[in-house]
Amino acid sequence: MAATRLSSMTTSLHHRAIENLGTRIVSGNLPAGHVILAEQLEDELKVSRSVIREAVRVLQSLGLVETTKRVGIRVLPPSRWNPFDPQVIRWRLASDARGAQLRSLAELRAAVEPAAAELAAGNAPAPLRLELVDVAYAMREAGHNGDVPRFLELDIQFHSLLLSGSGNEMFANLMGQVAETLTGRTVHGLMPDHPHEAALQWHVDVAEAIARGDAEAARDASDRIMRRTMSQMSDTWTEQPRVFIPVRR
Amino acid sequence: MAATRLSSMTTSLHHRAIENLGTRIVSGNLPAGHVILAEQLEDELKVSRSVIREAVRVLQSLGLVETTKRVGIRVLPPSRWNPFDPQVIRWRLASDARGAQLRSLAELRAAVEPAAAELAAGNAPAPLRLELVDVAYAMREAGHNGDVPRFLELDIQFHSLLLSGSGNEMFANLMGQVAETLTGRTVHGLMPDHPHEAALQWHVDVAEAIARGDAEAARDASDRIMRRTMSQMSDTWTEQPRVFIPVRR
DNA sequence: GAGTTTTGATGTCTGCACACATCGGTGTCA
DNA sequence: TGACACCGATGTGTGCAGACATCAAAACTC
Repeated sequence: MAATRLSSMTTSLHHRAIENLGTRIVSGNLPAGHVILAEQLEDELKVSRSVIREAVRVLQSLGLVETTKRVGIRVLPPSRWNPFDPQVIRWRLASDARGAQLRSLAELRAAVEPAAAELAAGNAPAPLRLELVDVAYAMREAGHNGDVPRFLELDIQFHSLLLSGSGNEMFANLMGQVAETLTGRTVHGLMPDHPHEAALQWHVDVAEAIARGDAEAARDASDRIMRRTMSQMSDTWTEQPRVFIPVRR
Repeated sequence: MAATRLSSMTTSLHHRAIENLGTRIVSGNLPAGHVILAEQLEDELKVSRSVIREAVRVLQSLGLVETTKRVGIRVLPPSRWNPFDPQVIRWRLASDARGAQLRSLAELRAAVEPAAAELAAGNAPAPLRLELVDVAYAMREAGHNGDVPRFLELDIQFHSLLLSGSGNEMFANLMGQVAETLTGRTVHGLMPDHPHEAALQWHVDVAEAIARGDAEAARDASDRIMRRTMSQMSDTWTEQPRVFIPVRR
C-alpha cells in the first residue's frame, strides 16, 4: 500500500537487496562477525520482510552470512565465502581485493588452460578444432595489424573455445571469468598494441596441436602462453597480501 | 559420510525444499524447459509460499531455474548450472551423472594440485611446510603398514594442506571436494591396502620440495601423483559421455 | 553450578494488491 | 476474405503487511 511508485524501474528489489548486501559484505564494510537484524535491513533498504528474507537466503547459500535464531544475521569471514561464485567474484573485483582476485583468477587459469588444451586434443569435436585454428590465424593477423579491439575479441573466443573443447563443464564454466580478465587487462591498458610475436605463434601452436590430436604439444604450448602471461602480470600484484584458508579438520 | 546429516535432525522446511527441488532437477527428473508453478510446489511439498519462494530464489542463484511472470518457474539446462557450487556437485554425485562429475573433479584436481604445489613452494607459511613433511612421512608409514583408515585421513590432510598452502583461496576451496573424492574412492574399495610404493615417495618428494622452496620439483612430483591417479581412474569412466558447453557469443 | 524460565529473533503461514508477459479476440485495411 | 496490428483479459511472479510458531541465548532460580 505504501508509496511504491518508485518501484522496479530498473531491477527487482530482490536483486537490489542482494547487490547492496553482497557489496557491503565483500568490501569489508560489513566485517565478519558483524550481526545485522532483518528488521534493521527493512528500514535501511525500505523494502518488505519478504524481499530481505529472500536476499538473505541467497547470501546464505553463497556462504556470506548465516542466520541464528535469537541472534540475527551474522556476516561470515571470507574463508567461508564461495570463491567460485560469479557474484562473489564480481563483488571482489569491485572491492579493495581486486588485485588479489585478479591474481587468483590468473593462477586458476594458468593451471586449467594447459589441462584443457590437453583434454581438447583428445576430445574436442572436429568443427571446434577447425574453428580454433581459424581463430588462431586471425589472432596472429590482428596482432600484426595492431587491431586491438579485434584482437581482444579473438583472444576471448580462442580461450573460450579451448575451455569449451575440453569437454569438462567446470573448465568451460571459467569462460566468463577469462573473458572478464582479458577485457580488464586490455581496458586498463596493460596490453601493448602489438602482442608478443612468440605468444601469437604459441596460440597457433596450441590450435594446430589440438587439431592434430597432439595432447602433449597442446599442453606445452598452452603452458608457455600461461607462464608468459603470469610473468607479465606478476609485477602488478606482488604486494597483494595472500590469504591462507585454514584447513578444516 | 559426506553430504548428509539427515535423519534425526529436523532440517528446516527451507532446506528440505531446496534439497527436494535441487535433487529432482539435477537428476533429470525435472528436465530442462519444464515449467513448474509455485502454487503446485506448495501443494506437493505441503509448505507455504514463503518457503517455496525462498527456495526458488536460491535455486535461481545457482542457475537451476529462472522465473518469468505469467509463465512460471522454468528449469534451465545443465549448461546454465553453476558447476562449482558444492550443492550442485553433491546433487550430481547422487545422480546418474556421478561418473561424469567424478571425472570433472579429478581433472580439475589434476590441473590444480601441481599448480598449488608450485605456489606453496614459494608462499606457504613455514609451519605449514613442516606439517606437510610430517604428514608425508606418516602417510608413507601408514601405507607400509596397510592402515587404510589412517592413510585416508592423512591423504586428505596432505592434499588439504597443499591446497591451503598455495595461498590461493580458489585452490583452497577445493579441499572439500578433494576430501570427498578421496573418501569415495576408499569407501568404494578402489584403493589397494598397500598404496603404490612410488606414489608414497612422490608425496614425500612434494612435501620436501615445498619445504625447501623448490617450486619446479614440487610441481613435477605433484604432477606425477596426479597423472598416476588419473590413469588409475580413467578405466572406470571411459564410457561416460562428455558434455560440451557451447561458447556464448 | 545445574536446571528452568523468559525473551527475542528467525521461521512459517496467510491474504491481499500490483506488475507485466502472454494470449486471444476485435477491428482495420488491403 | 484474409492478413495484420492493436488492445484488453488473464494468469503468475513480485512485493507488502501482519500474525503465530519455534527455538536457542540469556536471565533467572535453586
